[in-house]
Amino acid sequence: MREFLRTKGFKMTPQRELIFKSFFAMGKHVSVDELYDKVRQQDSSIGYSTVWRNLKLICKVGLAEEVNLGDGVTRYDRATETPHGHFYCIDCRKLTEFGMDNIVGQLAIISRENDFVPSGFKIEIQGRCRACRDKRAGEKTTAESAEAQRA
Amino acid sequence: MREFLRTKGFKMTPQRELIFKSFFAMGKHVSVDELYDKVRQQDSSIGYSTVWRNLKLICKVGLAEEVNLGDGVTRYDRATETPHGHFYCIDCRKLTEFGMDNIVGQLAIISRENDFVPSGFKIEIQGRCRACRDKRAGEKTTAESAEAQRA
DNA sequence: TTCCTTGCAAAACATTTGCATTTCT
DNA sequence: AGAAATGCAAATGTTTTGCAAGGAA
Repeated sequence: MREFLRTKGFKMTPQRELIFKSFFAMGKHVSVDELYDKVRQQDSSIGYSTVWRNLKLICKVGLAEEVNLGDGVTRYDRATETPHGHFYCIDCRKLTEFGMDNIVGQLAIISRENDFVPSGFKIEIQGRCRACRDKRAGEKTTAESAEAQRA
Repeated sequence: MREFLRTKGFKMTPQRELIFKSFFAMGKHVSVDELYDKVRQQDSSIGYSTVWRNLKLICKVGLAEEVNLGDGVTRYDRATETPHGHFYCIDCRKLTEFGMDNIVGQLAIISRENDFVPSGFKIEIQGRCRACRDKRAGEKTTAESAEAQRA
């Protein structure tokens, strides 16, 4: 890693190492705040901007990318081997991934047809996950009015 | 329109009328600021929050929806009859639409397979549009270094 | 030594909200 | 009258930046 960064013109530091390790250990869809909290548990002297800047750096060197769902928080998703889309639950706001190998081919075709050279694809399916559907089904009998508001 | 809103429990006002008309006249992917500027040209007494709230209202009644590309600005895209995805040019940041009727069926299947009940689909293809590709091709000879930075 | 990084504080931005007032129905 | 909408100012919440000090190469 240190070597990899050097080739890109960046240095390795203790903070950076901790941030990188934590990020890659945390799995997917990490927000700055979440990573900041995590990192703080091991080194409470690390500043927020350091975490933020390193998250940006991770993206810059191609190890992750930003995911934006429009809920005001930018998430960082480590780059994976396989392209994937996201299920975004409008209730619990959790992201779940799904493979989109089959679809990518078609998106490429569509791009070509439109004289657009694609560099990345994003697919987001909004809706409700099983857990939230069950939850709502249970609540409906007692709180039907709240339902109307949320919709 | 006035009638439509009443059925939903909202009133019509001069400001609202101007905002609605302007929005639908502006085409697609409008940001609050853009609409605010536009509206201001006709009535400089209209406040920013009024524009913002009405844009939210337009979404709430189902006439538009938010589009988020992760560049920090929320855009509002009027609801169209046909589902469409977006080409997002990483250079000029313009959005271009494409139909995705063919793909929606597959996304629905994928959702079902994953026990997810979809309410909406979003597809974003990042890349470069023809214009920006041509532009870069022309610049490359004189500014190859700048190229490296941007990437 | 040189350039990159860090931390803190503050700035910059976009989005929301509180509230008194005005305007629809 | 009663409910909703407006405008302004201020609060939020997040993302960014300036800068002096510290650390890696």
